[in-house]
Amino acid sequence: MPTNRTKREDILDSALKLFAERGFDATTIPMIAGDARVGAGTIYRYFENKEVLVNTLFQHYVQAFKGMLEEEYPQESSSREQFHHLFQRMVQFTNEHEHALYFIKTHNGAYFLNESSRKQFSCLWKILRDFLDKGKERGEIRQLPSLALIAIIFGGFLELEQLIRSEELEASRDLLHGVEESCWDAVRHHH
Amino acid sequence: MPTNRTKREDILDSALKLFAERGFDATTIPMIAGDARVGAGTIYRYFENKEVLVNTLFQHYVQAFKGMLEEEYPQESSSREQFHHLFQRMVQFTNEHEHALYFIKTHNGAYFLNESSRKQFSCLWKILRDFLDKGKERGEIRQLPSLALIAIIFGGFLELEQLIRSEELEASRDLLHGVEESCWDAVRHHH
DNA sequence: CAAAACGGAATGAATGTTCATTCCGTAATT
DNA sequence: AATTACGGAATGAACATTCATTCCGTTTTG
Repeated sequence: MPTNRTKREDILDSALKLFAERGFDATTIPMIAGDARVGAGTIYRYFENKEVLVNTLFQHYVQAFKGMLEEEYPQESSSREQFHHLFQRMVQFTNEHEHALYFIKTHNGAYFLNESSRKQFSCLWKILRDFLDKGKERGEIRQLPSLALIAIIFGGFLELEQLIRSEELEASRDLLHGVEESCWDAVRHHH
Repeated sequence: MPTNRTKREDILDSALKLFAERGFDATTIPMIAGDARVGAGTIYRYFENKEVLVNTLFQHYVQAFKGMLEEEYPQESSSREQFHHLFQRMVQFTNEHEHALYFIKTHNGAYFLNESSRKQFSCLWKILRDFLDKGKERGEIRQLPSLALIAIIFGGFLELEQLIRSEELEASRDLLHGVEESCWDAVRHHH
């Protein structure tokens, strides 16, 4: 139980960045230590091993993202407004934690994730599935498996995030609004 | 120029599968050799090293995919028909080379890709960009950066492919048709 | 035509390197 | 002064790559 929380967070921040940029296997402990300006051994004071570190990170951000999506969720509004809420929160979350969503997505399903990480992740999917299922009942959302719709929204959004991070696109208000519109047209029911 | 092409292809097939499933860094040469039923040393008879192997694979499938998209491309048709062509070919390519698109996508931008691989990849993007740019001029495609639209189509499609491979979804005719419709609605211009 | 010699393909044990993890002397904190 | 935190060299395991050897189809020789 460290009295000084800073080192632990430095390590987590560096690990998040490196895992997102290079992937788990291509990121070495000495790399993380160097980036966090910490001795390699210090990492083992806070995390039992590399797998515990990556699972901690994964669960932390899945949890945080879930919280962000659920907070002030407009339970009673139309699917369009609910979609707007979810999309906005996705953007906000990305702004606050630059690499987090990309890290989650690229490391989801990986061999080193433990039971608990997998469970938490499927619980995140559930939020989106519930939104879509309810929208389909109301006839506001396209009749397609929710998993497929989530794939389209999330896949598209994360691909976009990558382009913005690599500075091939700029995250202007216009662009984000346009992408929201485009994703909404992908999932909504058309007459 | 080997007289027997089989071993080289066995190696390439195994490498594609393993790179797609586990990623470049988590895939070891002995793993590939084992899967291909070949001695580890044999791999070095055909490929100078692991990086050359992955670049060969990458370029091969980017090239093949490009060829598949361009063949019989309906240059004179409407954007809708052109989109249908591209989407169909994407599906067909995935059927013929189970892991290829996912491998390309997950390894694009990786640190071990050489200049030539990167060049080939951007040339693949160009095909899609030209289609979208022309469609925008005609007012049939949404006014959004082509890169962003490509991200939405490709991101969504590949996310979907993953779900199908992991058997969370079944690739029925209905599903593919629905997804095509959904992606088209994401990129087309709405009145 | 049989037998011996040849040569390239294939192998997997051996090599050197890189990594995750441990260990221990030093610095900071109480 | 004792306890805890830290750093980075040390360790052993796992890896990519190499290499001496085997294998096998073809060619040469007697």
